[in-house]
Amino acid sequence: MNISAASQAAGLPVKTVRYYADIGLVQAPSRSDAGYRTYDDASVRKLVFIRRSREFGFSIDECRELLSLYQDQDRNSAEVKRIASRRLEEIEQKQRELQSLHDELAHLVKTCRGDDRPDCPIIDYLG
Amino acid sequence: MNISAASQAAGLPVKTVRYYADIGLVQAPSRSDAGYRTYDDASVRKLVFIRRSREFGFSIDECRELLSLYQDQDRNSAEVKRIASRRLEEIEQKQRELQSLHDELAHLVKTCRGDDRPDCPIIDYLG
DNA sequence: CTTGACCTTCCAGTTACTGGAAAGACTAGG
DNA sequence: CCTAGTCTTTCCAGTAACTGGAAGGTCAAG
Repeated sequence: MNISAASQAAGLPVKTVRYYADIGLVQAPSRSDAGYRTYDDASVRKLVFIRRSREFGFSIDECRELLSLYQDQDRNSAEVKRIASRRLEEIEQKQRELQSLHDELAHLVKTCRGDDRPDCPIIDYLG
Repeated sequence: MNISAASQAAGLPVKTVRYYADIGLVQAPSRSDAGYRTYDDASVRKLVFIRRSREFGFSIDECRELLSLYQDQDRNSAEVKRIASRRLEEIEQKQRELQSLHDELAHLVKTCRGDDRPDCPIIDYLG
């Protein structure tokens, strides 16, 4: 499988697949005589795993941890749960921040007439 | 006022204040004989305006827009409202994404025993 | 044999700063 | 006047995670 087939199968851009090999996230695949990267199903599965982990907002370094646990037949689930729980807390923190941001901004937008006059509570508040 | 006094007054790191002048977000301040940047109250007010806008998640380019409206005595509030409303929609979009992410991950964390056994629903789900 | 799609490497750019080095300026104490 | 310490300057590099593009090699079809 050449890189574009693998990237299609994994649901990632070609550039990203190459990038993941460059930074050693997935080990560099073998090469054809012409120097083309050739991927197998196992590599694609790892790429999919990474894509899904990234979609969950795990950083590349967290993906690295998760991936090694994914490949480790003797892993214990405590490790994985720890990483995921930490991520969950980050999400909850972000949600709280976003909520107060939302409420404040929504209030400002609501009280702004939005006409052609120069007085604007949003600007007043920011300044 | 030297840069550190201005940065204190504005609540921004010195580096950031310098950076904002470099990228032309605030016009470059005048210099002392020795080449030190000297800030006045008006500059500090603009820096505060930017800091607060950034805290609201406006990008640097949006801050640029808002700042020019802030300085424009003839601005109409419709423009400002438009920018803020767009930002509000982005926040709401992000909130929805974060919510579904949260629910999915919370479910996984909940169903993971987190013991020393190798089977782990989080890994199963990601892989 | 040529065309076009695909592949390679390498370099630069993105966002919004942040860290650090080297060197000049200013202030207070002795 | 000297020195120590703090402040300031510029410039270069790094962060995270890619993305875009150029220059050039490869492959399959017609």
